Amino acid sequence: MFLEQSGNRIGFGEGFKSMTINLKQLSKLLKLSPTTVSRALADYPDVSAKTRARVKQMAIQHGYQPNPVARRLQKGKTETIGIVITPEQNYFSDTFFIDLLSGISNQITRAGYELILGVASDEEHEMQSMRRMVEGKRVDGMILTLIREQDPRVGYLLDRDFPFVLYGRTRETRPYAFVDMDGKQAFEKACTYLAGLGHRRIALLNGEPGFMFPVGCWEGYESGLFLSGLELDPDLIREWKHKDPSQSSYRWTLELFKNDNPPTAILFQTEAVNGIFKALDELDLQPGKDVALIGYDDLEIARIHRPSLSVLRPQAREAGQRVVNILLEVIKGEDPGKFQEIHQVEMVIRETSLPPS
Amino acid sequence: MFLEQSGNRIGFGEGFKSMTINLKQLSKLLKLSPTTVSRALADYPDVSAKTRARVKQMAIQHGYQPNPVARRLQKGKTETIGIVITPEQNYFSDTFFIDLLSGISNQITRAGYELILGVASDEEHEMQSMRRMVEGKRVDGMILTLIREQDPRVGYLLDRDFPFVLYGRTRETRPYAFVDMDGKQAFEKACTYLAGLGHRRIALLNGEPGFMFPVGCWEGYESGLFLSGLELDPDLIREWKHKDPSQSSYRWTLELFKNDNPPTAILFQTEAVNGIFKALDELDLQPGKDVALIGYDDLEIARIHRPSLSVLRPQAREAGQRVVNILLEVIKGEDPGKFQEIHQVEMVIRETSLPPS
DNA sequence: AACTTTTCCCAAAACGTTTTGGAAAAAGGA
DNA sequence: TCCTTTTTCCAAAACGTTTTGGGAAAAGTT
Repeated sequence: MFLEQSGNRIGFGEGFKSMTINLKQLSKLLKLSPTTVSRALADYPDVSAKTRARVKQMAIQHGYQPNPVARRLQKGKTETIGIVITPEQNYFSDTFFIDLLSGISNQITRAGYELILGVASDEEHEMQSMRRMVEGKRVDGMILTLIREQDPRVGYLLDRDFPFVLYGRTRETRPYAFVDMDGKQAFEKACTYLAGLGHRRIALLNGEPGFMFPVGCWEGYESGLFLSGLELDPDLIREWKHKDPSQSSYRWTLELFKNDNPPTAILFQTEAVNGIFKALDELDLQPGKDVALIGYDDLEIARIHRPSLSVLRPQAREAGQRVVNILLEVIKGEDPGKFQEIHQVEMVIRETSLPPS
Repeated sequence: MFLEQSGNRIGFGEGFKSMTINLKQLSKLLKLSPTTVSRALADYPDVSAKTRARVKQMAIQHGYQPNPVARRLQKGKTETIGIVITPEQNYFSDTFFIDLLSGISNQITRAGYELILGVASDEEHEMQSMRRMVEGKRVDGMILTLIREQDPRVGYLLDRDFPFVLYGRTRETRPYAFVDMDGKQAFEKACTYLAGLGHRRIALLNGEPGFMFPVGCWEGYESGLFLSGLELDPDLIREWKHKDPSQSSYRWTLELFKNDNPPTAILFQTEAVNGIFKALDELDLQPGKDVALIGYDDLEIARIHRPSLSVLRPQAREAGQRVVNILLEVIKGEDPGKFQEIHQVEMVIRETSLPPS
């Protein structure tokens, strides 16, 4: 009767479990009910300041932490949010996605939540992994990245009214929460900047359609040309393939310069930079000197390369934090339609954005 | 009495929760006890074949899935394993780590477990993130990567007898489980291969000490030289910095060629390849033709580059799967010391490993 | 002194499983 | 037929929290 709980004293070394104390044991130590201890720790007003202090001190002393699994069961929440990444898409290749993930992870930790990760090899497994999380009641909300123009994941989640936030946007009429970078504004800014330097032949080497992001890039490019009084020449627009950014951008860059009136500047996503550098090298054109370059995303190579690459730099970390904060609101029951953020993108001028020679 | 449970019928659309059925409701539908339903689904022998079939059919029909949180509480396991990544270290930069993560994730899913991810900015936060997982009872086991020669994480986990598996090795006398690539064998193989081609001046551009991996690379290099009857010349050995692989490898490559008797071949980790290419370019040396190159890790750039880079290719996906399978055994209580695997690394000969000119 | 209010605490229920320890019914053995 | 064994099921307990719904004691109020 008196010693029914085994692991009452700490440090008796019968394996890992004995190092941990639970609520019942702690309350016995304090000669209080579990109820009171729980409420004291949660700062409920119906426990006196004195006992609250006593409880907290004892809890710290014994390193008590409520068992998250038990709390989740009682609260009916998993305190977990899910994300599925697809390494096949080359998104993962550099600092940008890691920055996003870093912002997400830190904010989730701060909220006392967990981040569970799925790695899917393709679109089908991506959906499957998400369904497992959602239908298996393993998460309270989902974060989606690498959004496609038509994205079945969004419809799926909307249909069952499950909380989620997009990093990006999609074509969907029902309201949903998202955080996106203003790709349009970014490319417009880069385009007018180059035009302001005197460039008249500005090419766009865009990501392939299907994903949402290149749409914005295209709009910004078009708008930038218009604002600068330049004609849009279809010969100056090409698309590289996600499956193979380096090779395809290499080929399309060579294409661009077969033009009678070749470009003096190129806008592109930095992912494609290796192919572009390679093609220019082969054509004996110096990046920055003979051809101005501005990439979207500040990857390591952009800083390392000589000449260093001028870029459009999205604040991925901050975006990741916003995504999480919004998702937590949506989980609380807030209307997702209220949370639609488009973040500005800054331009970093380095060495590849000189006037035409 | 009769209709005490609200969400008895499915599809009544009062939000997400109503779409889900739990054990009690399912057992009521079947006019069986929850006990029997639970045992039927778990294939216990003490339920008749007929009712087992009936239960399973009904479970499928209603999409019943046991609530994982409840199961975890009852079983006293989190069914979750943790990993902490540190993007500052450049490990993340390309396909290798993603392959590892992919193998880990898939195997974890297959076991019905979850993978929770921490992203830490430095060594201190790395430890902090791990402690949160371990002391917060959020995981049953940990996976560690990017292992240092002296790694406090290993001591921490051993001290409290908490299950873990290393991808890599460390200096630690107590037995622990690990999966590692045979860096020594790999570099030895590459070294003897180059020597076999006639190279007599083979340089090593190694990762910096502190981490465990470069130690093996060095041993393999040394052993390879010895087996080939070549002298070890300290002037041919340099170390680049993890903080800044491209810049430092660039500088050290230039150094190597200031030698009176410069190398005709270089061994290195592929992470450092950009700096090497850049330096060779500047020195007007053609990779492959004037200097043979073999890198460790088959990153995208290795395949893309012309000439394509000969590499040592670790099977990261397979290693990831092994790590998980071993960790599950250790969690079950198996002796970690039994699981110490060193995987062979294959050599992929491409265009940068020709005989000296 | 006799109420009312406030302060402080707690027993019991609940979250949704799995496991324990039977017990009733059916089958087998003599 | 009576006893034993096997088959098939289930009630209750347990996992570790938080929440619900009081209740006793202390403090105010008149």
